[in-house]
Amino acid sequence: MYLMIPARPDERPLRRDAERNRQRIVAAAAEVFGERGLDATLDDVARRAGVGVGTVYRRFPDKESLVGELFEDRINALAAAAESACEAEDPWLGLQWYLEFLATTMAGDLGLRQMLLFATYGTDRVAYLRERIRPVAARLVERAQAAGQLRDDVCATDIPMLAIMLATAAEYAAPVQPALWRRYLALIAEGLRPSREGAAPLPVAALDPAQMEQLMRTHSNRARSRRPGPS
Amino acid sequence: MYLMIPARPDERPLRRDAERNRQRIVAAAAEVFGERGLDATLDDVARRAGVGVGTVYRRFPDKESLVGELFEDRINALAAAAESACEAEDPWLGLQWYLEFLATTMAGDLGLRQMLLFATYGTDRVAYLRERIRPVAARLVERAQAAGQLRDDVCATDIPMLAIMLATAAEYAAPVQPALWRRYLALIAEGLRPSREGAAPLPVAALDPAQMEQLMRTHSNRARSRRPGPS
DNA sequence: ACGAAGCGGAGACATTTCCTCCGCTACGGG
DNA sequence: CCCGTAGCGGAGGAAATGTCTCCGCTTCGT
Repeated sequence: MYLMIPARPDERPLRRDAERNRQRIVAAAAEVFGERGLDATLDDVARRAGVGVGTVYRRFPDKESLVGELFEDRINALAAAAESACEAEDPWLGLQWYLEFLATTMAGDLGLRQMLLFATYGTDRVAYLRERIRPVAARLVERAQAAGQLRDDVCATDIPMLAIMLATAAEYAAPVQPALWRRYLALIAEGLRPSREGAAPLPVAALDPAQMEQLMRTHSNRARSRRPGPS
Repeated sequence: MYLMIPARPDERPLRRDAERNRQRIVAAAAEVFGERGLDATLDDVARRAGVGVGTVYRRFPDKESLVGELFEDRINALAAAAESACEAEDPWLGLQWYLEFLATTMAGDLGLRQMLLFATYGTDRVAYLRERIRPVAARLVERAQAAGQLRDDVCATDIPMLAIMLATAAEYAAPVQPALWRRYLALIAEGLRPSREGAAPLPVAALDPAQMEQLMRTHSNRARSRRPGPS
């Protein structure tokens, strides 16, 4: 039985301080890429980890490999979620749960979202994920339809598309109301039913106009500060 | 009555060839910013216009002023749309039409979308727009609710939020199926009703798995080609 | 206590973007 | 038709940003 295996199978273990730094780097990378997306610099990661750039580059030959290692388990978690949703007793609840899981995961991590959508890094890992999920998602949808709990004209590819939309709302609203996307998940879920009477109240209040404005200012500033400029 | 006024009130008119170039530039800018967003270079605009960069910079002192002039009318159109939607006979149709207009406008133009969401350029113009639209949108929602055609817990700020989500879907799916977002507009619209029985079939087919994959490859390439790189 | 492993971060190198400058072109009033 | 001048093109200056290397110093652990 092995305890606390450092994530470097079959290699001479690192010196203790080095291993500690390595973990700090991974943790910092998770934070930085999660908040600012994959565009963040390894210099940023190093700064957050309280470590020099050199240290980062010594441990991870390049950005790609850090990002790869970082998202490996999160990607596997997505596949596992689909599979387990497929075994829910109530097919509709399973589907709803899966959509929620997908959106939650993406909503909380800008880096992961970029990885899944734009695949600038770790393309093959993502391709594998897609391949693994496809049949499961299809079954998830079919089961819900067979039970008469989901519109017949919904298709498996709609699920990721809806997740993307929700994740966007999450990203945009994050600075002001990180849970707002759940409101729209509820709304969409009701649209997915074959029919319904009345409506469960929406969770999470809508933004008020002041929040909406603040949101815009926030984004405007973020964009401006990142914009290249002369003089 | 004035015909074909060049867009430069109270200034000596341009030489004929210069005016022609000016228009080419504006047209090219509309295309380029629409397709690739506000990050596109003025060099790109010049190339598309078949003109040297110098010419662009002589006519528009900097990027900001070109972008500003370019989106002025489109922004006014948005405000006008809200106002006219408010006068629809059927409040629900008015609301639906407005949401569709908003999404269509944003979906078709990445530059406009970035302008509205991130306000890197033309901030004041957008702020004015928001101010002008706010009360109208509120009335639009209230009317639909009063007529019992819209859930009571929907709020005016939900409208732009939903438009953002739809625009994202549009952007992402654009290379493969530019109209896909209408499918999700329909879905969301049904979620907005207080209740319903049965469901009108969704317009526009869902993506099939092959298209989904192609989509991802496209984005992956786009991202990669824009990524900075060493050696 | 000493050899090796590890560290930090300045900076080389590459890229991208904005915008200027100046020698040449071609429009159009007389 | 001609020539003064408005206008043109696009190489390239200047600045920002990003990736990754290198080497003198520090710290570990045997």
